[in-house]
Amino acid sequence: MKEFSFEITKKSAEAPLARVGIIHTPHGKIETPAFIPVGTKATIKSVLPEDFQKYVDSDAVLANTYHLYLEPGNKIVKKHGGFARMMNYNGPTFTDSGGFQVFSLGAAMGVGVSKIAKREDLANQNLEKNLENKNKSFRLKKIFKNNKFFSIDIFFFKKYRLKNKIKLNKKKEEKSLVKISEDGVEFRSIFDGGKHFFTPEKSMEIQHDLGADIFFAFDECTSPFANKHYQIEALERTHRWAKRSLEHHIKLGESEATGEMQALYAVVQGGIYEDLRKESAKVLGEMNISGKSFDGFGIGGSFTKEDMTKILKVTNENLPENKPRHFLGIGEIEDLFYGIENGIDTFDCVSPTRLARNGSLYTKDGRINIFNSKYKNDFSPVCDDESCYAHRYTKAYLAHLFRSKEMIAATIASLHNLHFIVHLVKDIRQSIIEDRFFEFKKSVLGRYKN
RNA sequence: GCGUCGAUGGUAGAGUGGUCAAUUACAACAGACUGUAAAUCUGUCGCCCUUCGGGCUACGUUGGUUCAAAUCCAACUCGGCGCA
Repeated sequence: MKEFSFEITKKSAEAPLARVGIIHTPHGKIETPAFIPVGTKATIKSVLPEDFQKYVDSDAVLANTYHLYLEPGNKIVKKHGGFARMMNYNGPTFTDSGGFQVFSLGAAMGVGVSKIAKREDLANQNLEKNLENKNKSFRLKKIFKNNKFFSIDIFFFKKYRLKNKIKLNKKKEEKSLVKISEDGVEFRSIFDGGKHFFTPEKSMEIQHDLGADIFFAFDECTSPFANKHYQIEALERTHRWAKRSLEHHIKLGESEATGEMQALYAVVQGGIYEDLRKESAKVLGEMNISGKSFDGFGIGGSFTKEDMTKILKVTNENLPENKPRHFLGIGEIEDLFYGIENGIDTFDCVSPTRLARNGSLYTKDGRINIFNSKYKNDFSPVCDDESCYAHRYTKAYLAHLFRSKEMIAATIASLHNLHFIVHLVKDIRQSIIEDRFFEFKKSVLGRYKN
């Protein structure tokens, strides 16, 4: 039985941090850099595992701890022999720690901030939403209906309404579903509102039950708009949680679900602050409990596009070179280039599959929205690449499937987007091997608009 | 032929004197989506002017009542149903 290991087979002659390697796991190897598709609830949405293996040619899958814990429950997954077995997937697997949900169900709740934030949006967006809602509910209330003497002057009424709409009907703020404490995080279930408490130890136990080859220490993903004081506080907590995660992982030993030893990655945080990222990389890189250290590192957090590259650089310069680095939740075209250039080995991202389900498709010239009316009469193939499953269908057909809400629309689109991204990363890998990374980057990004 | 009910924006279908250019849903047209609360969400959706705002034309047709009509009245046209 093969154990986890990582070997670097080539260092880029062009970009100092970029490298090519192989991650060995009990369930096969991952040739890096690699894009890891996300199957949150032990399914890549809309895609059969067999089709995924046949048409996407991906080396691994990542599932989510929080979601599988709630549904169907980690014990059920464990009885299947781990989530990979359960979903009939026989390649290498990852599970996320649940740390991202601390952010997405907490600070990010109802604010419109995601992994990649836009500074200017935060302020404006809420105001606009508020105004709309207030206006709407005013109309619904019909508060002048019973006033007989009102009937005097519509013009006046309109003026009145416009003038006052801001003060009417306070928008209900969406409440955070999480509470963070030193010991862990209290989550309210997204399904039934029930309370659940996650600690680093609990996360380790759940992930041992889920049985992925690679899993992550429990962390706190912070909002990019949190101030530095909070970022420091959260970072130190994440470090303490990482230590507890490692300790508990050692104590638990091999996964009872699979009978195999899993690889634990720590998650580097620190927001947009280079000094914090550097510190985090060093602390976690050196963390050691009776001779055992982390097998690799995830880089987490939510940040603006501008901050991403510098964060990656400083982080990867300070992490142990001989261990794999995973960029959590990132995966747009240009981000993949920046990530790999700055030392990332693996990525996971929901973007290809979510975009696909919403009718957005990757092409070499940028994303297209298959719902646009021009595609009703476009008889060119969905994908030019003959190795892509979508090659055999016309855009007009796919447009029809989406418009008529046929389920297979999502399937074809997902297979296409996954194929596109997975193969792009494979091509980037090849470009490093052949020492033409920058040339390749320029040719792809020069053409790709978005 | 008589009686009766009905005719509303691309469709379905609210509204039955003044918050009506007209609720809502669907369709249409755009946009968003980065460790998945996402097969989701947002915007536009009569015409014209540069947004706020303003102007014009509109609820089968024509005429009327009224300060005010999709809404009340009359006739007509078309349609459903019932009776001959």
